[in-house]
Amino acid sequence: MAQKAQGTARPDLAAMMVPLGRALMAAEQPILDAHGVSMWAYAVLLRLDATPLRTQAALAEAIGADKTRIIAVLDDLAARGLISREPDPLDRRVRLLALTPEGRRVRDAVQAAIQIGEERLLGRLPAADRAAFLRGLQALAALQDLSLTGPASEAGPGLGASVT
Amino acid sequence: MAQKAQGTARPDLAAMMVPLGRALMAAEQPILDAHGVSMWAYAVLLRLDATPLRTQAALAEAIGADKTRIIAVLDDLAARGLISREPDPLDRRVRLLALTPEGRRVRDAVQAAIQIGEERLLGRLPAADRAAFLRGLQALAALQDLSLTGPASEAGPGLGASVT
DNA sequence: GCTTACGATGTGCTCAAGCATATGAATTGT
DNA sequence: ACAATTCATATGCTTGAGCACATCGTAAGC
Repeated sequence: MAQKAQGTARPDLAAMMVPLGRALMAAEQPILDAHGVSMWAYAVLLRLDATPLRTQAALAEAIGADKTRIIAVLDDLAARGLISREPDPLDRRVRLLALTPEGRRVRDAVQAAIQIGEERLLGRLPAADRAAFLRGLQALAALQDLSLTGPASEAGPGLGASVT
Repeated sequence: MAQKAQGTARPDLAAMMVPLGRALMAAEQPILDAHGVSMWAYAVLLRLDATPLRTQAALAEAIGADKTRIIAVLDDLAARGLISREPDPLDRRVRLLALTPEGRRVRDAVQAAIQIGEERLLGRLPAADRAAFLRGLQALAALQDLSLTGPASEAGPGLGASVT
């Protein structure tokens, strides 16, 4: 049970994941700075790249941001032409959000720079582990319900070997 | 450099790692609450379990906490008999920090509960990927230098930021 | 037309974290 | 003995995040 004599001796996942995530984010900061985008702005660009969104509240929730604090970010991105934010003609309360070509260019540049660095980091892993590590990380990141105590969470899409 | 047009399209590591770490931490919270230890207190128990420490400042740095904010945590842990904090007879300025048997018991209980939950999470990964995922995670977490902009290339301050 | 509901936006409050400083006790070097 | 240093501790400042509420424009139902 509580004995850690067996093969289960390892740090808690969160104990490894959180500092690592923090360090990765800190490592990204210079790259983001160089392109003049904040972390939140980058999150917006990433999210809008995947699918245009119809409301800002939805965007805020999608990237885990506060809907009131995201406004300044959108103001800035729109002012710089990286995103478009036009009122929906069908419902002029909502702002249709989409990435502009310029925005996509910036997103691509930032992400390329980041991933080049990340590839170098990943290169320090054994080649055999590397792909599996990425698959595992993507699978866990895709999970919605990470409850450690409740009933076994049900499977969503993206588990198993389906991550290509 | 040309694009990696292959199947390397994946989210940034930090974009997966940070929310996942947050979710894991949130998932741990009920377990910690059930045992009456805060996240920082648990971090202290984990750290002291590995090696007793001679100064509180060293402990704070080891777990990435503020040395001034850790004091209340230590006060509480000591008051509950989970750690010992006696003045060093050789240098009465420093407090020798160590886990008590009781503290180890709590640590074991908490960690066991957490890891049982984590095992269930990890069980959702393909068995083949699982061990590799853990190896990779541990390897990356052990890295000191996660600079994305220029670790291999010597010198050149450039964008390299020191992460404390 | 009027009332109610909803989205975007602004504002203020609270909390936790990070940082700097000040103080007291104790050690070390001179 | 005295000065400088070190550790633990307390306190205050600042920032960013999260949250609640108020306002305004717009839409929909009555």
